[in-house]
Amino acid sequence: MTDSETGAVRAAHGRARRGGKRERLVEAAVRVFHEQGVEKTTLADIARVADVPVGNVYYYFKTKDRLVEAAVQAHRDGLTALTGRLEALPGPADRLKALIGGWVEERERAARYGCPFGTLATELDKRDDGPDLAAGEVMRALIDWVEGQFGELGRPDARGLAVELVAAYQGMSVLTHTLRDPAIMTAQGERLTSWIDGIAHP
Amino acid sequence: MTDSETGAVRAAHGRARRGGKRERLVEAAVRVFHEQGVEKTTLADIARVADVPVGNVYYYFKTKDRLVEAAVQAHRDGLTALTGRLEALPGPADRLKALIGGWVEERERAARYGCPFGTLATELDKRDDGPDLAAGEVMRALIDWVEGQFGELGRPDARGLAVELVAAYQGMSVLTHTLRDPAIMTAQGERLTSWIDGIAHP
DNA sequence: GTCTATACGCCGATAGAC
DNA sequence: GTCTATCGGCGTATAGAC
Repeated sequence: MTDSETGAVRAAHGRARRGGKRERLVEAAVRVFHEQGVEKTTLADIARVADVPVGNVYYYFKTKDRLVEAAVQAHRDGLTALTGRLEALPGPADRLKALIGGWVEERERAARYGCPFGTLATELDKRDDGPDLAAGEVMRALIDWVEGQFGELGRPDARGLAVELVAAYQGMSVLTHTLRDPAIMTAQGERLTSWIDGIAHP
Repeated sequence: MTDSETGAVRAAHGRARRGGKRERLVEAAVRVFHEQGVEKTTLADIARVADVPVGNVYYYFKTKDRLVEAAVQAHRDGLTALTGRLEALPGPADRLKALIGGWVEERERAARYGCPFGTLATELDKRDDGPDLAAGEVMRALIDWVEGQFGELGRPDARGLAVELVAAYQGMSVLTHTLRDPAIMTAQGERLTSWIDGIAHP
């Protein structure tokens, strides 16, 4: 971990409090990477949004790559938090429909910038691949969780259905983004919700 | 048009033959943009692949943006050529299944670099948007053509089905790429083929 | 720990010889 | 039309004062 430790872990270690510049930098990185893409984003952009002097960034992250890793880790943490909240819902079908509902709610941002994680993963996969596997692992974690829900619904083909659902989300995000039309997200979201209903109540 | 004229049009005008450096530059741009992404790609990269001296690039394209436009136009031309070939097939269902089959055939490259056009469109949408609408228009042209096929199949919801099919392709490309697993493309391609069969022979 | 000033390299673009 | 040499700007990263 080192640079990509979560805030919780570092707080437990008792260092780097005071304003939480590190946290602000990571939040800014996630946001600006989403809006501008990784390659177009300069460290100055991130520093400005985080309200941290440019040169000071290097105290927290030795290179731009470390900031990218931290951003990926933040997405991983966000996914864990999301699925944690969804687990509180009574049944797997409701959880999946809530997941889809959350995607649709973000349709305006999706129309502007695409899926926050999908666009990042796509871009990182074209970098001088090092530990970009991390992006793949986050995507895999999402599919794994969805697979678990389909499994609870008693479907033996849970993996295939999970890939189908996540792919549908990524695909409708790409079209929503490329055509700049949030209505695509709404329409396809409704289709997926009906599809879940059809699987849950056959 | 100007810089983004097609080869055919320029040939009719009778200029820029001799080795077709312009064509080589566009081909190289399409390929390198796909493999590295637009932002990471330098004009030197493209010139090297096209076997053209770096400085000479500017005789054919005044700026890097013009090369990007030409690459988008090349995708547009490729799409026209593809649908033209598919039109030769007897029925709309066969045409759609051939379209899907072509996507699956490219699964190895998709696992490495993603969908050649989807990744480009996603990246361009985050640029200082100018005439990036062009990317959206190519995507729209694909959906339009697919819609026409579903229309021939007598489906009143042809548009929605077309969006669903293209989104499915974009989504399975993202997952295939991010997880670096061409098998996803194969499995989802078979699912889509069965889906077309179900629509064509209800 | 925090911040400023600056080194260094790379890339897009231009000037101009041939 | 073709190519070389080079400029100017920007972005990453570092040195070092406070």
